[in-house]
Amino acid sequence: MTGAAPDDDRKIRMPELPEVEIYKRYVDRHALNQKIVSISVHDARILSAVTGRGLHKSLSGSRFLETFRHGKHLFVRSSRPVWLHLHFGMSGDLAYYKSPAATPRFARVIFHFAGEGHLAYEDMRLFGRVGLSRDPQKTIRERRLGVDPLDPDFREKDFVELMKKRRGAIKALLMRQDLIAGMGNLYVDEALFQAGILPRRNVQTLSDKQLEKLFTRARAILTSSIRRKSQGRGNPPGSLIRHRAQGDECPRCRGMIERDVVAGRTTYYCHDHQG
DNA sequence: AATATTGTTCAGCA
DNA sequence: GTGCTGAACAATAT
Repeated sequence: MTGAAPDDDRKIRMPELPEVEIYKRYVDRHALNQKIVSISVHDARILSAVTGRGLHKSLSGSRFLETFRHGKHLFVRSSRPVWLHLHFGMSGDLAYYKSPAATPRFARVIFHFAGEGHLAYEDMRLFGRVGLSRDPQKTIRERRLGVDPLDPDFREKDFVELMKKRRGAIKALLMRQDLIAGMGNLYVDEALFQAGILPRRNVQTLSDKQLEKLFTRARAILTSSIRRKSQGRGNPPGSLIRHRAQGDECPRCRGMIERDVVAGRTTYYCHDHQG
């Protein structure tokens, strides 16, 4: 989907909330209101609770009408009473193209539109899922997804209340999709970096003010990432995402970036200004 | 050729 | 119930 990616994003393109929001806009721009003439499943392992035949029967002949994102999940409403449900795992992506010669190498499911358009769901590592949902809100409940951090009804004080009920490392909590849906390893590290909080800090040792700041920073990072990506730009100078390497200089102080495993994931942080 | 990587889920343990 | 760790999944880069 992404054409010429900025240098700093070449290796880092995990589908977290901002990336999925970009996928949503990509579908909005390219794939709505066209008749789906057929669907080809190149690898059925990507399908969730549906067969290739079932997908074809449900959606062929219909059109995609609108999209809805919750956390890292994308729902696409069909002109029939069913939604396409996409999760992008670690390497999922979308590609809309005209010539069959442009079919992506790792295309797993392809929607063929009347005319000459094709929308491919591609996923090299097959950790993503393609399925159907009769009711996205119901699917969100069943999957036990927490609130979307960009939901305007979810305020700083709600975040503080949510976190104060918990114990354990703040990073582990921010990663949990059943509490807050949408943040992954990279954006959690970035938010903690910008809020000056070490990933291992126990949530119970953080003040209300620190938690508020953390959420404010997290939300600002997510929205600015969406804005920058939609403009074809990469991550801003001074962001940790551009310095995810042990021994790099901290982009905001004289410290060094350190690497560790927190909440089971490789974690980068600056021990000088994160406390 | 072995290792690290990455999101999600789940089993096992304190 | 809660939190933590490690495994499993797939495929690639180093």
